[in-house]
Amino acid sequence: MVMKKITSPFNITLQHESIDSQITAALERLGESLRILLSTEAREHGLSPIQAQVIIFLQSHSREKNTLSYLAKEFSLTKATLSDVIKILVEKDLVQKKERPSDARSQVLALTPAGKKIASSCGQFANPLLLPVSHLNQQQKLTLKHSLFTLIHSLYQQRIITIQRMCYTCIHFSPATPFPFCNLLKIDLTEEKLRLDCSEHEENKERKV
Amino acid sequence: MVMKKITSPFNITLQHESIDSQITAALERLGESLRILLSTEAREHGLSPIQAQVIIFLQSHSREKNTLSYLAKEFSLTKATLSDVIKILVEKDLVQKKERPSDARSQVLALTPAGKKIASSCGQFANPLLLPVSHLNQQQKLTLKHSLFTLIHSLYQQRIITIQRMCYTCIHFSPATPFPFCNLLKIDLTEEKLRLDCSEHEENKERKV
DNA sequence: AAATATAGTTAGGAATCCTAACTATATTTG
DNA sequence: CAAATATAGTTAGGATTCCTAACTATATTT
Repeated sequence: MVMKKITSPFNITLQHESIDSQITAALERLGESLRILLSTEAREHGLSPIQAQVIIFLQSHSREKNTLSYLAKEFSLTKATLSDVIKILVEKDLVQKKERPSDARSQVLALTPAGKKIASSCGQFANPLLLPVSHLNQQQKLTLKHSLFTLIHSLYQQRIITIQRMCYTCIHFSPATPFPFCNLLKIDLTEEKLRLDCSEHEENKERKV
Repeated sequence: MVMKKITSPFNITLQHESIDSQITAALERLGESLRILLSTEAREHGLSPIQAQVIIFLQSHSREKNTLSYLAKEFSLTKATLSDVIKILVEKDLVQKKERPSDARSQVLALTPAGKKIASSCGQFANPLLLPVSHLNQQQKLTLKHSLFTLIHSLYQQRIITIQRMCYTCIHFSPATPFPFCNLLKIDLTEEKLRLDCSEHEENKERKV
């Protein structure tokens, strides 16, 4: 993180950036790019970025859990903000609210047929990272996945991310017996099988370090 | 990228996410977290996120090139948007505009003493990624750096990123003779030395693939 | 010298996202 | 069981972000 300045024999200031800060800078850069891309693509579909995010999320996570409050946590926004967004999506007939018998205060959010249609065309969002990622070799991919998962887990432990659904933080996860194991699916969680976003995830609130 | 759905012996739907899409999802997740973090931290310093980004950028890139237009490209915003942001920063006496003798239309942006002061306290932005990154082993770091640089370079080639300052896209960069080499600094660009953001960078507009 | 390009500003407006105050239902507790 | 507290969600009002379009002024090209 320290920035050393060295004068080279050619009288040019050499910045020596540590590899750690180069990595964090690269992650920031990629994140920024993806965000700009999302907003551009969303606009082409007549959606705002957050509207698109909600629709894509509902498409890939269809289930009872999807309430307004849950989405607010997912996106780190207030309920008021999400309420506005959902209201517009309901007016556009892309999302519908269904009563939840178990709790009269809350409603389950789901895509309407029109919403599903848009979602699947948004799902085609030509993610410009997929091609270059696919060109990495298998070893690089595994290392990359492992490193990124570690970083996300660390943000979760630092309480910066409040919601996620990765194996490390699931009540069904056994750390090492002798390998990480999923007690629900009864499978060894090799590097390949570890999930970032499991539909069966149930949070283990302990957040052991 | 294909999402296979398999019914497990336990009647639980197994999603098989490809490692490629897990990686892109993880990158999106990290990017989103960093953005939220920036906005939180900026607010604590009485700045908006974009104001903070501008100040941090000016701190680490003090030079003639820093015009309003350059920053607009850097952040993928319009000149109108940047003009507003800069106006406010000038009113707050954090940024100053200096005349540029070579071109009377444009002005060079630089931090005022007050701006530098804020910048260095913002520079302390406890980046929550630095600690977990530092705990990766050297081999993981090198692979991570290499992969992330490759991805950024690919976004540049796809014209999604319009400005950057990494070795691959610099006129002083020789790809392999037999190793990548910087013709300006006269050094071999080993993985360790490759830069993401070099102050001597001059764009090679060819964008060879 | 005229046409075109570039740097930057201004005005007006849509969208994002917040806080605070509120209603209604659930849950906990004395 | 009634009162206190917590949770789901809405509404109103406002600050900020960020855009397009129209504009001025200076540079560059033809």
